[in-house]
Amino acid sequence: MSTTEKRHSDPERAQLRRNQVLEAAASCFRRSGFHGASMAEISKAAGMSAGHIYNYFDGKDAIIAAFVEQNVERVAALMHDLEQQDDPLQVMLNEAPVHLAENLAPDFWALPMEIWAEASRNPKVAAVLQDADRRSRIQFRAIIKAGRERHQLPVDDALLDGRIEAVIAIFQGVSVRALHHPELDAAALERACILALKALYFS
Amino acid sequence: MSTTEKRHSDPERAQLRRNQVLEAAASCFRRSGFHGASMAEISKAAGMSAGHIYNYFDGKDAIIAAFVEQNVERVAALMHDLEQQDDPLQVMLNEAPVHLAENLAPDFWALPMEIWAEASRNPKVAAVLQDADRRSRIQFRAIIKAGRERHQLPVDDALLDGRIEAVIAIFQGVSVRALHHPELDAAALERACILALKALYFS
Amino acid sequence: MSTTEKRHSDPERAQLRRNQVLEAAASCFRRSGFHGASMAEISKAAGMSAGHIYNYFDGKDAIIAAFVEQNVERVAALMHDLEQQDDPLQVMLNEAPVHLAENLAPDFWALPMEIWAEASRNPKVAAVLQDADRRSRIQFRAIIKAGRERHQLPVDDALLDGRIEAVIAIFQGVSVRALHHPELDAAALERACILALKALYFS
Amino acid sequence: MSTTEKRHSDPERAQLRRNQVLEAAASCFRRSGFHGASMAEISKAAGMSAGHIYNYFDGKDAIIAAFVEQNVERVAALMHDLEQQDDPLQVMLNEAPVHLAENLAPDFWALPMEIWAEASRNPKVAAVLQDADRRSRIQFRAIIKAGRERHQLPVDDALLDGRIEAVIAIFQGVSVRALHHPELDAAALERACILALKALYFS
DNA sequence: CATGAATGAGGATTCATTCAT
DNA sequence: GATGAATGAATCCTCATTCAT
Repeated sequence: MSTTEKRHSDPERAQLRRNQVLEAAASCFRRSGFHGASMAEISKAAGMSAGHIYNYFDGKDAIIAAFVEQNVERVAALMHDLEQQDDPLQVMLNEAPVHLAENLAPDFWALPMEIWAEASRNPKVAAVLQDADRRSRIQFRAIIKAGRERHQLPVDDALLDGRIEAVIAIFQGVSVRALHHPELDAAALERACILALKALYFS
Repeated sequence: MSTTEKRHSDPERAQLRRNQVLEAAASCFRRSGFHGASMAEISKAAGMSAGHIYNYFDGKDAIIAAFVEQNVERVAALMHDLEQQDDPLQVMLNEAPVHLAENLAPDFWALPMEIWAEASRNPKVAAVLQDADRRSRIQFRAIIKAGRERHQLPVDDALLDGRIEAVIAIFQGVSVRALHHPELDAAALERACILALKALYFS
Repeated sequence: MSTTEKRHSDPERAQLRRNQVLEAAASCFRRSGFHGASMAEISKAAGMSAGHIYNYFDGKDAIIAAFVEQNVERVAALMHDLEQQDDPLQVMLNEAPVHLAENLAPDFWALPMEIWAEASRNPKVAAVLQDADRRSRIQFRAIIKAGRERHQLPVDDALLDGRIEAVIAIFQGVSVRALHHPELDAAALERACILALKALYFS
Repeated sequence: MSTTEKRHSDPERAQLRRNQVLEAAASCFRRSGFHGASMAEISKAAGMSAGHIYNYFDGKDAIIAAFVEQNVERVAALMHDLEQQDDPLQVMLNEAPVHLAENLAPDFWALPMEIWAEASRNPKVAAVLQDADRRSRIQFRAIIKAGRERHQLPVDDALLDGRIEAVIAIFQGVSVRALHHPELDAAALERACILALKALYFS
């Protein structure tokens, strides 16, 4: 599951193709799952021969790895924005509703859920996932730390680690809730989560 | 997900055999996932020929479905215990560390994760899961309500619903964390979660 | 390339099936080569589904390994006969024409040649081949030694090893000659070989 | 095995390119075999795009054929040197150790072995091989004949033919031995072979 | 001349399922 | 009831070959 990308004479076009495949694969995986979606299905959705996909990805596993990587970049961008903020904790609290809503949308979590299941039994996928998570945590940690220092709150290591894990658990857990309870009262959940987040950020 | 069972001359023995298969399937599914586990693997674990399994189940899908059904009912049963407590909120808080530790163990979440992924794409499995969740929520709701009344805290419907979802989200989210970060500081996470749970239970 | 055979409830039938596959594979390999022959081709020739072959062999490599093993057994049987002889060197010389004629027949060497080429680049096949050869050499060595002792000829280790290799080289080389020169004068070659073998056995 | 070459505006440059490909193919074939070597591998080794190779060769088979042709001609050329010697038999005996050592080296026989296997199933390759062998035999025959006349030994046709075949069989067989027994005692084998060669040359 | 993106047929292998015994 | 031999469709992946540029 190396993330080394193959050499192409026209890297721009290649990146386009890669995205074409990723987009197609995303929809196939969402619909049929990682194992249920065949390369043929994906290739048809991507408008490209099955064999050609292997010019862009080492195999099916590499596609899922690319998803994880894509996600880590999305998160990194979010984090980067937060780093610029004056009072990041407050900003995070303000933006929580948006992210909670996001995490409630099936289109948002169907793919991650598939990846989680795969990671729970495929060590390669687990490794990619864990590495990505590690990188995100590092960024998140810096933000939380800065935010808490600004509010003169304690920032010892274990405390920070615990808060980080709990905060992420809430967001990831919310997706699991959406799966189990599609009609849940999003507004009520939001209020409850903000209560919990407040406790985690500011105490 | 029809629960119509095949006719057998000795229904008792048949039920025994079915359970034998489901138990074997559990260990296989944990190890290899729903799709990674082959009928051959399951049949060997069940001490029964592959062909014979088809006398008890319509096919692999039927095994998965029956398995999920069995599993979620087990979870619902566990919840029932809490109803007996005097100050359930405090008990839940006291017992949180135990449950958190449980949710952190790979053996604990490997199967649920598999089920979640399956549910996210198999409507029948989703239905079973959601129905079981609904029943659990009802029980949980009564417990929380009683607990909060005992502490003279507000118990309006939306508030309760939000708290319930958030609490469960934390526990389920913790399992997701364990997958992403196997070496996480469990003690620190515990402290953070209890902070959040306190906020959710008692405010 | 383990030679462990899979468990079957009826080992006799299983052995029959294995031979059925080996026979079919032999003709396919001879005709199309190891890589040219597809499992589909072999399965059709064996009168058996492609998938079923995998109940008897671990894969294509295992089939070739089985050939080598088969050959080693054939050779072992020959050796065993020789061991019973009073003057094995003379018997070997007397029987040389028969074996030379054998080694000249395309049907005899087409498969070995295929195996040699495969071994020259596939370490697993090479290992099987070398192991089989080692076992045959051990038997052959004992025979030559006994034979030479009977004629009061020296039997130091290096000498024996050299003679053994040279003798086998002649027989295997004869097959290579048949490939390069199908119309060669077999009788003349026979006389020349016997001259050489005499020198190797009796001096 | 048509030797019709494609029309090129600059035939000289074209021939250069063809050789470039053949040279690259040599190393690939040695490493991976005729069928194991992919056009991609060859094209990379040749420093030329895969597609471009098709401007010089009709396909992979044509490369194999051209390669074999080139190779056997090289062998025939080597033989030419011997014709110049005064007492060729003695020279051959003196030089035998060198040639035996050569024939023992994997790098030496890997390609011939590949060619042999290909010839054993590809009639076109067999034809090239046999034709080259015929030419070599004619040269070799003249050498042996002259040598034997010099030593006043009989030179009747069948005798010569038999000796020639047996001698070559030994050398080619030695390569086969190296494949089967990589750790063989080369010195011991050498002594034995010389014994046999002596018998074949001088009696 | 030269490229390499793109194809698509064909490869080995796996596995849910059936059925004769 | 119970077996496991047998099937064959489906899967992922490779690779010779073509062709637009």
